[in-house]
Amino acid sequence: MSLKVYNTINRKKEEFVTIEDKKVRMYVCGPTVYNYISIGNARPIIVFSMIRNYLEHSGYSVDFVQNITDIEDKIIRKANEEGVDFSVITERYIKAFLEDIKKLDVGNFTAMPKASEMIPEIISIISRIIENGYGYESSGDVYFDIAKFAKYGRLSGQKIEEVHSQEDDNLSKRSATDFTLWKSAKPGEPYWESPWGNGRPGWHIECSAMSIKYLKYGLDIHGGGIDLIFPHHENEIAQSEAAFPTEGDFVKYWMHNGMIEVKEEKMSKSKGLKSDWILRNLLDRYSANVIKMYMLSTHYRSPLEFSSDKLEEAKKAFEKIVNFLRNLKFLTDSSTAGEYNGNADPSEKIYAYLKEFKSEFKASMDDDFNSAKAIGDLFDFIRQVNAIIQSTEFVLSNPVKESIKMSWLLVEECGKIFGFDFKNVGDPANLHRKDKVLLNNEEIEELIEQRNFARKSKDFIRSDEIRDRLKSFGITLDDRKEGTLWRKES
RNA sequence: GGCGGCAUAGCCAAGUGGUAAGGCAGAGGUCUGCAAAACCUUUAUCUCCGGUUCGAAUCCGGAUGCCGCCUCCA
Repeated sequence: MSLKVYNTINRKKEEFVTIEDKKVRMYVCGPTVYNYISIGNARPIIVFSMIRNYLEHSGYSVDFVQNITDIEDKIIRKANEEGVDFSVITERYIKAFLEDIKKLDVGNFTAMPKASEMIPEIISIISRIIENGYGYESSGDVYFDIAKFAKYGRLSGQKIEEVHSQEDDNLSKRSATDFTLWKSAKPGEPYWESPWGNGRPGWHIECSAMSIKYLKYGLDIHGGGIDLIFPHHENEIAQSEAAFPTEGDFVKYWMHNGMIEVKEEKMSKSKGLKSDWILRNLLDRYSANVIKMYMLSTHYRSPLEFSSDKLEEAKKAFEKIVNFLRNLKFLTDSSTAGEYNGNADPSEKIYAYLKEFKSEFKASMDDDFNSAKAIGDLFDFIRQVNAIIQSTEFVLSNPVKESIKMSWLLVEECGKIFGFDFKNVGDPANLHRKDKVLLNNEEIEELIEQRNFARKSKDFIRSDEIRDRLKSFGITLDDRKEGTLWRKES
């Protein structure tokens, strides 16, 4: 079975065939740095990271570029409000953005170009558009002449004559729907020199310039939020193909993630950010793993509601995986306790589940990156294996231990695609963020030993005392017959 | 006005022609000294109406409700 991808431009799932064999060049529109990024901005980053990871897992080598928009009207407005140079604003929020994605543990982009570092390329591409007859200069501004580009509207399905235009539109444009490629600077605004005078690039042109510079013309995948289809991506197609009219399609697969909504209200940075929607505030309360679980439990194209209930659910769901892995780890670390003498050894069953999960997971992910289904497959597998390793008849034999190791590796491999980090699962002290060391691991182990001694002596008052004491430090115990596991509570 | 999308259990969410995955919550049970973790059982005919089909949540038509874009929001 082969990978299928929903292509926005044709409104259907298509078989994924790369332009160059086994190589994917993908570009995703990044944030405009005039504020902290919201949970909404995090969705494309998480989603397209998952997509990149799965493509690599499937044997592709992937070049993944995301831009940073650091020239834009809202940045200038904010700089004026604060009475500082625009670079003060962009530096502040670029730094914050980089910290956020590091903490989220996503991205790992091949390149993250900034618009401000791309001016020569932008000027060059605008010049080509003008030379090819698709752009025109008018008193210091440069516009794209939509009427000249016959394919305009192909992506969004918009007809030019139906598109609403701004009320107080500039009369120097040939048509109200023509969009800006280069904007002349007003006094006090930042500017760069150009053949058309001092000014700055329009928003749409930077993505064309950056993707072509870093990935060459002709992308396999171009991604972004569904809200960017019109006009941003429509304009990108027009600009890029107008600049390189003989090079074929600008993009092969257009992919768009759904919006995150709050109580039927779209989460929009431009309408003001509530503190709950700011990613860095959420990262203080929820781990990167939990935020990814929340996002990827819904298909990437569906709208996703934001609520703390949903994050709490995701947290519990993620803990279920962690508990499972902790048990596997505990068992593989245990010395082998027994053997199945002639009875059916459950390792064969585990291998069968393993195989089934592997193929279900692949089928789900191959179907337009259906992470929600794939996570369901994972829980199916977890339940099947738990039923074995948690049953009273369970005996840890060497073959079982081996199959459990394989289970761990497979879950880790699949989790990696979603960006889950299980590194600390076997090390409970480091399981959660913001740990304060009140008891160290040795002291905890010592108390557990004392408790188990008390339990053996049927001194349950003493054993419960110890358990309560550990509980007061936020440590929960799980008794298995092979021994006692402990974990920190969230 | 134009373009597009969505409607599945108490909540969330897969499923796009063959008789409804999974998670959370609830109820009952098993295991446990008691817990915890876990497992088992249990909880839906898929917004409504009509059509196509041997057969539809799934295709077509219509209705209702909701949402996004058409303003340089991912």
